[in-house]
Amino acid sequence: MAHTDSLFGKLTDFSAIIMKGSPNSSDRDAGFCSGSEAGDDLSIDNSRLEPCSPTNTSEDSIEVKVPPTSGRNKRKSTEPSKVVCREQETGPLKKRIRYNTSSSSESSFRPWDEIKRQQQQQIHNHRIHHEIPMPNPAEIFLRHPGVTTLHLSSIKREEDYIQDEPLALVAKKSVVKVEMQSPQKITSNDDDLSNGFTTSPTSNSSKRPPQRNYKNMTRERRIEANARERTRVHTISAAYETLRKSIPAYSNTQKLSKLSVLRVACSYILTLSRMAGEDYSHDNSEPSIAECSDSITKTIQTEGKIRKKKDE
DNA sequence: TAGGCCATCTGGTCCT
DNA sequence: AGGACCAGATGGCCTA
Repeated sequence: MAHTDSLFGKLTDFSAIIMKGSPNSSDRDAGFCSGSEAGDDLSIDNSRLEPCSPTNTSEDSIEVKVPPTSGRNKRKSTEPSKVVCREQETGPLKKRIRYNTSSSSESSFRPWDEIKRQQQQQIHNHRIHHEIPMPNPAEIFLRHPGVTTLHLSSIKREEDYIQDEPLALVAKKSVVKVEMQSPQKITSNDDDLSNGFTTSPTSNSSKRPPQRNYKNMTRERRIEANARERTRVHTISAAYETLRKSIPAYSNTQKLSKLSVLRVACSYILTLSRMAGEDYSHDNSEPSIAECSDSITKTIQTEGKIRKKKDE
């Protein structure tokens, strides 16, 4: 217990050290110790560390209808888009929007908290309007709609529930692989590519076998796997967010990338270890606490980017 | 507008 | 066989 109290005191002192900043702290980050309330800086607010359940992280975007953009994206002009225009069915192309600080009380990118209810309502209304009886299992995890149009097929009728455009990318890659490995298999894939990976009209249209991709995986299983993958990645992102809130930063508005979070965390852990009389340095150099303080301050300065609040 | 960052999709691999 | 994990590809958003 005494050791714990001592460590806590050292932590308090360490916070004071960091709060003072380095002599050149104002060089790179003008927002250092400014632009936020007192206490935001470097204080590990446990109230912000409420667990972020993976099941609650399945929502990180909303669907917005936007007109087709013209070359805003750096790859849009040179590379084919996977998004197939289906305005007659669902309107213009859908794109992902980032839920940033201007629309969320949290400085970090945590859109799933606010958007989940809205998109659930959208899906619910869509089902009512189109008389869709059964939700697809993959829709349990409210998906990110921005990249492909998998979700469009997932809300179609059962009889149309065939692999149409979502695996176009797979088809391309399959062709490449087949060309390199076994050229005799090219023909079937070419057929799929020619009609947008829909069921070939020459195939037995009376009873359609489940469309399968390169890995002989059904579309339904692919969608479920995508949902699991999204959940997994969301869990990782939530863990990053928890870690980000557990490390010192200039303010809540400071945006740290995942890589920056890891770097600052490493520096922070090293500092704490030195305060506890341990040495977690990779080279066992036993740096002093002052050196650690400078190091972590420098790390934060290097990695930190003050995210400007648009509303201010 | 280029580049960074991130989310998503996808197929491959490994494990249970 | 199916799920977890991983890496590559892709595209959207944001900032300098």
